[in-house]
Amino acid sequence: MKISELSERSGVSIPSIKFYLREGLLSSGVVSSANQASYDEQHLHRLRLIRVLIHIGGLPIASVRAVLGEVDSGTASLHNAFGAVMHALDEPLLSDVDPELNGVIAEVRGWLRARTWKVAPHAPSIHLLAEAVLTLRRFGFSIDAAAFNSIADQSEQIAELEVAYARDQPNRVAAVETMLIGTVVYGRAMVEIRRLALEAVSARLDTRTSGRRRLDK
Amino acid sequence: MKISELSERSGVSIPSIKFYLREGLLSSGVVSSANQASYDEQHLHRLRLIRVLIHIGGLPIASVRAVLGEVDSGTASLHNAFGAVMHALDEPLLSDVDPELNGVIAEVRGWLRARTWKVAPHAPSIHLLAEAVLTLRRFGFSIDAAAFNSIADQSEQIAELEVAYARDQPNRVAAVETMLIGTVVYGRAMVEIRRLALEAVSARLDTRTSGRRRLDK
DNA sequence: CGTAAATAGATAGTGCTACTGTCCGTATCA
DNA sequence: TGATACGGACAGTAGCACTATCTATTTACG
Repeated sequence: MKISELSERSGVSIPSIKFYLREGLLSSGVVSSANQASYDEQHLHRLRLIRVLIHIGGLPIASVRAVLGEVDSGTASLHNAFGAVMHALDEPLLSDVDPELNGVIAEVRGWLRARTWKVAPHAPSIHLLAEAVLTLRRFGFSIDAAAFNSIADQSEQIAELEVAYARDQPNRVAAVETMLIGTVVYGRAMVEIRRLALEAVSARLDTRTSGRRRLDK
Repeated sequence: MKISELSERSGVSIPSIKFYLREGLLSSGVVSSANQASYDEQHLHRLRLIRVLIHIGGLPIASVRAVLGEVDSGTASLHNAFGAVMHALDEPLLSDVDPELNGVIAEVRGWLRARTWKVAPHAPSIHLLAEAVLTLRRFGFSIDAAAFNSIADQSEQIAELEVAYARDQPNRVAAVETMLIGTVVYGRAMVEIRRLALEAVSARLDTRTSGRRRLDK
């Protein structure tokens, strides 16, 4: 397959493909002569994956490179690969030295310990979750272990299905890729379902209480 | 309060505050003379809100402006305001004319009808959810109504608490703001909890099966 | 065979976004 | 009274994800 066919079948423009090649996100095809290289189904698959990570996952090029590097590297344990991929997904933390944040981070670690959830001690999610909790509190929401646990229970159930599904893939690369797509795209789907739920519930409560209790201006 | 104090208390640099003033995200203070204006607690609050929307919510300036416009406008029903705010949250859809997507959109609408979830017919979330489902299917995931429903049940429970909490706020602006922060920040917290769950579950399954069944290379 | 089109590879340029820096003339405070 | 801060205008910057152009081949086709 030549680059023009790769472009057509993937829907990605040739200049963009060249860009991804240059950036090291996509490996070059088999060169047959000075200006000929042929690409195969794997390149097409990889190209689709790149697009998902960038456009649905919203990842910057550098993160995509890091994530794909982890997919391709032969990390010893599958779990380590999952962890590496998930940590590579996050934008680098800005390390604001908000003193209040450290307290919340400690609190989050405490929650994790209480649930016997083992995660890497410096997982970006710990930091990001603490930031979200701190922000919510500053806006008057009361967030405690109970609020955390109900979401965590639900997430755990879904995660179990997802991880099991990923681990059942025929090979390591497929397993890591499945986990990656699951994290990014399934996560996106959940966010949208949640929004639809908010809208639907809001509509239901609105008709149920209209004329009885009005908060409008 | 002068701009320097506003800057210190909010942690936002003076040039950035000026930028937000220019962009119409923040209303100017009460001008007392040609080069003096004073800001109050409301400005501080609004500034914090802007920062959350941009940095935690990842919204572009234009969306922040649209969302804040909805917060301030006296839309008749609280539910309509919620809906407007939630639709303003989304990035504009790129309208690729993928013919397969239309089928999935119809499918999503069918799911919503079956659940008796009433949402605006052109809610961006419908489109975005359909896109995510299509992507997942293209990568070999089988997504059906059952997968949809278990997440939807959970989301509905949380949404009910959130909407009730928002509606209990003392006034309309506070209610809409609460809904907004909840959607953005609470949503972010959920995403992070989900990631931690994936990592924890992956770790647990790894130690449980290591030496017995190995997927590594 | 000859010529138009496609290719790899290199480099430069674009458009967008969220700021950031600089300047000005004026006003406040020590 | 003089350093500092202010509001306002406007230009500049940094980062990102491409996109365009050029060159020197090489291939497909009539």
